[in-house]
Formats: sequence, C-alpha cells, structure tokens
Amino acid sequence: MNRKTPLKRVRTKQKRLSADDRRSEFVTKATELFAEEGFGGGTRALARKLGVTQPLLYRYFPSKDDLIKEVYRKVYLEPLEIGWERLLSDRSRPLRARLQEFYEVYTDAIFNRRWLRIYLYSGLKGLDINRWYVGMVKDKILTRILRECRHDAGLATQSRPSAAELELAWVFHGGIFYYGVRKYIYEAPVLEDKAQMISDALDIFLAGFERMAESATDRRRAPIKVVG
Amino acid sequence: MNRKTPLKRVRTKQKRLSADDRRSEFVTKATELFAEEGFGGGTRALARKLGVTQPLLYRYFPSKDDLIKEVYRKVYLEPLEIGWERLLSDRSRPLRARLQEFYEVYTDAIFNRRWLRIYLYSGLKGLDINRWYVGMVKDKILTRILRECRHDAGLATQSRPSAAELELAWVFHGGIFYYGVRKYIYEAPVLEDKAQMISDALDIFLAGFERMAESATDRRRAPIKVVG
DNA sequence: GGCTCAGTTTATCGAGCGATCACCAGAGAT
DNA sequence: ATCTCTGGTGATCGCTCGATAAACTGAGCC
Repeated sequence: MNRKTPLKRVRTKQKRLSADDRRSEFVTKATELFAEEGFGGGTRALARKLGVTQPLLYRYFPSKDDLIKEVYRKVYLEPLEIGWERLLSDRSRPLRARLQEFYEVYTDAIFNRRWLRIYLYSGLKGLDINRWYVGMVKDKILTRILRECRHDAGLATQSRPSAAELELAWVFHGGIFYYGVRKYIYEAPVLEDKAQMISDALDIFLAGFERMAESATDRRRAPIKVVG
Repeated sequence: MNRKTPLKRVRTKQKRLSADDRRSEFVTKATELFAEEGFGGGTRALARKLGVTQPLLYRYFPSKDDLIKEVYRKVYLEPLEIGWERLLSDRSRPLRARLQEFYEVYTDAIFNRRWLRIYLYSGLKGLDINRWYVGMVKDKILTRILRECRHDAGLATQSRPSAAELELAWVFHGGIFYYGVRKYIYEAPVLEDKAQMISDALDIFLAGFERMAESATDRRRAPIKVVG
C-alpha cells in the first residue's frame, strides 16, 4: 500500500513496517487465523503469524474485539465490490445469461475457505452484521432477480415479491450456497464444474418460477395438498 | 430414565442423582451449552447449569473432549431414528408423497436451534463424524431418492447415480437445509409454512429431474453453454 | 553527532481455563 | 447404630488468555 520509505530494498528479516502496513497486515492475518480457529483464536498465535510480539497488536487496535470488527468489515464488504446491480438489471442481455454470470461472479467471490468459514463463524455469533448481510442478499439480490423474472415473464413488476416467490428464490440461492459449504467447509467431493452446477440450478429455478407464475397469474396460488 | 430409588418424592433441592441420570444430564446440558457458546464453552458454566460443582464432571468423563464426543454422538444419531429407509422406499405410495413426508419428518428432527448449531460448529471443526454424516446423507438419502426417481420415471435403476444427478439432489437438499439455517441460526424471517416450502422445493426438483432425464435418456447430457 | 519520535519488545497482571486430589456426607445394608 | 460405598465438594495446580506499562531501538531531521 502506501509505504513511506521510498523503495528501499526490503530486508529479508523485515521489521518496523509503516503503521498502515502493519495495521492491514494484522487484519489480513487475523482473517486467516480466525477463519481456521474461530474467533477464539489467540492474539499470541496471531502475532506469531506476523513474526512480531503479542502486545504490538494493542498499538493498532484497542482490543481484540475491535480487530474482529475490522475482520468482519473486510470479509463482508469484499464480495460487494462486483457491481451486481449493473449485472442483474442490464435488460439488454437475456435474463438467463445475466443470472448465470452473476452467480458465477458472486460465487467466485465468496466460495473460498476463508470467506465461508468467517461467514459461518460470525453467523453463529448472531451479530448484527450477519443479519444485515442476509437482509442485503434478500433486498439486493433475490428481490432484484425476482423482479427481473417477473419482467421477463411479462408479469406486473410489483414493488415487493410475494413470500412464496421469495422462498423459492431463497431455496435456489441456498442450494447454490450449500455447494460452497460442501466443497470448502466439509471438503466433500462435489461436481467440479461450478458453472454447470449453477446452470442446472438455474434451470430448475426458472422452470419453478414459470410454473408458479402460471398457476396463479397474479395472486398467490392455492397450496397443493400432498402430504400422505 | 432408570432411577434406582423406588419413586420417593423428589426433593426440591435435588442432589445425589444416580450415576446414569447424572451422566445423561451432563450430556443434555452440555449440548445446550455448546450449541450456544460453541465447544469453547466452559466446564464451570456447564456445572452451574446443573447446579453442581465443576470437578464433578470428571467423575463421569475423563476429559472435556470425551464429553464433547458424547454430545456429537447424541446429536448426530438423533435424527437417524426416523426410519427413512422404509419411508423413502415404500413403493406402494406415490413418490411425491413419500418425498414430502420424508422431508417433513427429517426437518422436524433437525430444524431446531440446538441441532443446527451443534452441526455447524462441529462441521467447522472438520471432524470425521461430520464427514461421515455428509456421506450418510449422500448414500442413505440422496442416492435413495434418485433411485426412486429413476424408477418412477421408468429409467434404468443403475447402482450409482450420475454426478450431475447427485449435484441436482444436493442443491435441492441444500436449499431446504438452508431454510433451517435462515430460520434458526440467522433468525431471519422465513415463509412460515414449512410444508409448503418443502412442497415448492419438491416441485422444482422433480421438474428438474424430469427435464434432465428427458434431455439424455440414459447418457450424461451435453452441457448447455449459457454464460455470456 | 545527538535529538526525537514512532514502531517494537520485555515483563507482568488478573482472570479463566481444564484437570487433580483429598476430603465430605448421606443413603442402604447389616 | 454403625459401616461402607459412592455421589459430591473445596482447594488448588499449571497454563493460556487479553491487556497494560515501561523500556528499547532505529530511521529521519537538525
């Protein structure tokens, strides 16, 4: 980043970084550590990863909790920088292609061990930022997708999607998300072709949406009694 | 359970349980504690929940890790007692009804804060038992479902499902699972009618399966090139 | 060269952790 | 009434944790 010293050759046994560099190094390595160990990971283990001593952390963060907050900020904001508004709503392209590309890009951003583990750990802590993220997925992704689907199907683009539509979208989204969990958290064998997986999931989601749109042209469809 | 003392009125300030009772009480309360706090939850906090002192734990478990293993056993084996073999494979009933009922019963068993949190925490620890469970879901649930689907569609009931079929089933299963996570972990608002959610998810899964079965009557279908 | 200031270390504190050991106490058998 | 067996307690050990305070050090400036 902004190293103050003008390009002096970096010594092999590097110490004495600039404040900004050291601070961001703490956040980066803390993300790695907490991803593996959970937020119970120790400040001494963190310092060891940087090759410094533990009290140095407290020159840059008043407490471990503040460091954790910084990690949250970094992790939760990272995947938001792909500009999905533009991607999802660009009606000059076919809907199917937009959805496919969006989910490929989105999953490229979040499908990695680091991101998923931090996300799950912080979700288990029940923090506000996690609720915020879930709400953001709903408002900025799923609602937008449903609006585009309704537009594509020639339906009224109502301001808010129905609960049933949202649930359909959530199950679809969750199914894709779970692919990442299986691969990077459970380290279970998955279909290697991620794009194919997205394509297949999209197939059934879009078919399901059409089916739902047909069976009730604008009202909530009657529930189908199935259970035996 | 098996209280030795013959029905003597339980004293309000109950102490001195039988060994079996005390032991299972430890496991039960430990499950609650670890579900909330993660496995970092303290033995003293656990003892406080039972109204006893902390060293008593070590009369019943040689170490905290052994207690945790017992918690795993309890949590992972609980939902297995619903007899899904019978439920899924009973071909005297229509496939759709079997699947609906299975997922209603299965989610009744695992969709609660305690189970889901323990499951996620232990998944993050990357233990063998978690991998075992995921493999069990694949072999005992998804593979079985796919076999029944193939039979229902008049296809050859091959011994093992194709990778694409399995992935389809996983996305479906994961989508349903994620409903529980949203409700009990993220405590986000969900469509309250769980049976309806399952029904909708089944609709699109079955439609997707038929679609996949059509486009390749017995061979792996050619991938659809979509990405823009 | 010596001053200064910011990045870093050494030493240490109090609290909480898992675990151990000697001891206590009360119900059941005799 | 007393003995015994076992469920339960009190005290404590060694360790790790997050956090603090004071001392050290080396690059930049005069």
